[in-house]
Amino acid sequence: MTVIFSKKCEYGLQAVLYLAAQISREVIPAEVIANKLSIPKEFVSKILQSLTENGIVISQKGKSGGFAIAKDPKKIKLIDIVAAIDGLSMFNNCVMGFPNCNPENPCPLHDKWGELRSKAYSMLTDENLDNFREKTLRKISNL
Amino acid sequence: MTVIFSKKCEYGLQAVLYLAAQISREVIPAEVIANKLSIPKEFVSKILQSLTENGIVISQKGKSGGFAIAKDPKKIKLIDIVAAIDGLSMFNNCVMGFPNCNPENPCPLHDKWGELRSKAYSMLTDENLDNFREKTLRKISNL
DNA sequence: TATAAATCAGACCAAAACATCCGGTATATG
DNA sequence: CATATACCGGATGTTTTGGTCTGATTTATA
Repeated sequence: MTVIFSKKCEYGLQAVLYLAAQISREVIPAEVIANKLSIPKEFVSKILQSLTENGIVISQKGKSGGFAIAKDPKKIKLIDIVAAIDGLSMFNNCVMGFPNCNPENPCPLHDKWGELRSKAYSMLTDENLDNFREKTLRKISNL
Repeated sequence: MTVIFSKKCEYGLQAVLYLAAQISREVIPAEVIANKLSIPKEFVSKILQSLTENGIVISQKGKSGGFAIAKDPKKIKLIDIVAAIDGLSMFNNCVMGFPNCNPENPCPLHDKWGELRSKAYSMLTDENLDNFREKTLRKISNL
């Protein structure tokens, strides 16, 4: 079972965080990213490819090509990556899978989960990728 | 993507909540439960079968057989069902999938997620199934 | 005691998630 | 301009999850 994000999304978050933490904006090949994060190269490559369509990363083809963050990390939030990969349905669906879970027709956990869910949302929206730079570098250097 | 629980677990939670909310302790056939909750009969049947092994529900075979809650709903918590079906790994794993995510080597979301996760845990442990009776009945009557 | 209605075990099937492979194309660099 | 190296698109393979089916067994009850 996944915690809350799919593996694809987890890898996407890791990879984008990694790219956003770089000092230089030079592209990095998928293979280097994959090795650094110990995740399958082909897979992370596909994920980053799809993120180019969302304007989160850019890619450069050909020799010494690779991926880089597309814009100022101050302007990207974790929720952007989650939205691009897993979508935002987890912020709308009932935690127990009941249909039509809403304030008029709540499941037994509706209120408590609603509160946690909105805090989870804040966790992904309150800070931008630049705010995570230090922590990302520290984590990555210990992988 | 799942919210946090697998479909199996979601259905298990719904079914057990339903059984625990009954006034009588008489067994209810899987088909009735499935119809009431609009979930596949064969599937919920399998899930309840597996929960008999954990002592959460009991089953009666043969004509007019079915499933019922195994013990006093005051003595069962939602976490028991989650633990029996999905396990508790989501309470130990990194939300972004980083390896060795711990206070010495935290991911960028470690602290925030840790807090949310422990609140999610409380949500599943603070109350027993009897506490959810009213809410369950109200929800189920509107399905 | 025959029958109908249920669980149970295990095989089976389908779909989604996870992951790899290949052939094409772009491009930096020698 | 040749070559090596990278992304890209699409097909393919694998594993896990979600769901169904069948046949055996159990058991209440007519």
